[in-house]
Amino acid sequence: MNNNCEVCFYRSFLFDNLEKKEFALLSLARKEIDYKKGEIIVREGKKISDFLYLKEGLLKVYRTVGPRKEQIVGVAKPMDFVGLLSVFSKSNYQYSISTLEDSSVCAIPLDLVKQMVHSNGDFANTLLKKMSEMNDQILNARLDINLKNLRGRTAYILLMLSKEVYKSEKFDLPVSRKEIGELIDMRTENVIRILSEFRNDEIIKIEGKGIEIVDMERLEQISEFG
Amino acid sequence: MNNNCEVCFYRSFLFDNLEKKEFALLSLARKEIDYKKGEIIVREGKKISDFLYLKEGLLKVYRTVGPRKEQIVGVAKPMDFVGLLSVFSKSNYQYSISTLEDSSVCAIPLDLVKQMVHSNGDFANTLLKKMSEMNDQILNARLDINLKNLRGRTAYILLMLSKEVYKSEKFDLPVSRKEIGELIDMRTENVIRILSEFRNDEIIKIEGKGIEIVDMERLEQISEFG
DNA sequence: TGAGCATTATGATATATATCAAGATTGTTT
DNA sequence: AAACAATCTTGATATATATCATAATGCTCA
Repeated sequence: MNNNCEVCFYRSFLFDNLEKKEFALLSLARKEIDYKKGEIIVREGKKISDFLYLKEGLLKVYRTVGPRKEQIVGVAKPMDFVGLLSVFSKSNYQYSISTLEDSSVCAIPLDLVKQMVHSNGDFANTLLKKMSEMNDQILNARLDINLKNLRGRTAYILLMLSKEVYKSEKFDLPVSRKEIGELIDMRTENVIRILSEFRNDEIIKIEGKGIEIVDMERLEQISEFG
Repeated sequence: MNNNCEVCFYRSFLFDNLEKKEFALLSLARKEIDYKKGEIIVREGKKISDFLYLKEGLLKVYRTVGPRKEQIVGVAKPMDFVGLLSVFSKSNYQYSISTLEDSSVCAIPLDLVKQMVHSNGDFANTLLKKMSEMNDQILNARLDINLKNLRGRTAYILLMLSKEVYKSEKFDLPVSRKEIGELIDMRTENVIRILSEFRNDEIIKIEGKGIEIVDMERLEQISEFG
């Protein structure tokens, strides 16, 4: 674990424009926290005090609707923003966040971030841009998903995990079938059914949580709606 | 039409923290453009050069998917951000924007906005907050809609128009049945059918585009999923 | 170790929504 | 005003998805 933000590998993520003095403040104020898989980092409704971002691992951002239903807003991977979603507009979290894998999160006091936005114009513009990108990505994903049928959505999520998260056509699902359903608005049974279909059509191999995409092209076509 | 941003009614929307000098620059650089109902303000893919916001009227933000299908991302009312969605992350518009009513839009060169973010920390923080709010609103609306059945969605959109746009239980629909469908992911026929159901159940009155909500409570229950 | 619980799995059935069809109404162009 | 196009409307039918039921598998923990 590194204690000087100026030489941190993740610096380029957002903090390239800081000055020496600001790096010193940041290094001092920020806390790095490690979580085990399955832990809850943030609970909906709790007061926001820190600006969070993910260094290592994988998170799910979700909200609870009704007594026992959850809706997953998105999955955050390293270099993604996390608490950013409503950090600047609300004083309490709108979403809960939990870890899908062992994760390491950097927490920077929100006040310090606002102070840096205030004093460092380059940082402000970079943050604005990053935030805009993140929001785009989440919104576009939802708009895309809304257009697809269940096969298309299932293909979409497999491709997302393969290409954006694991960068490999072979990976372990970080989520249950139920959670996949919560992420792309479908019932658990249908997630399972369609994964089985894909297996029978020899588009993927399944072994428990293990997935291997064997016919990438076909999966892409299905995701594109064919 | 007012030519001095410092005394503009919409100033508080975003620009409360500017200095005299900045107001002078803004007043000089900004352009106000009037559009007739049905005009296209922004075309998907076009280069972004201005930061737009709506003074008067009503806009729809949408994207075209496939040859003849449109998906409406949201409706923007005065004081809402407009081009803001991806203004800071992309150099070309991801969405098209057209007017649902006669509208008046202020266009500020994007470079000037970035410059002000750079030089005025308060403005930067205000913008960040506003942008965050706007994105929240859009994303939450979509998440909500995804949870509802067709009746719930239809109720939701009627309530949104009544409460947030027209602030009256009696108003004219600014969109066709088809467009309502594009906004809340349903087929035109079903929009019509469910509006008729609401009429038969004496929840609303319909006269062409004219809508009057006569049983607000019931409509709210339906929207909440009852 | 095994009892209990969540997850995965598949099949049968019900339900919601889309699609197709055809007519009425409204708006637009010539 | 006539002709045409787009929108609105309703009904019948097809299709996709949810729901219900049941069982197998794997996981947790007492």
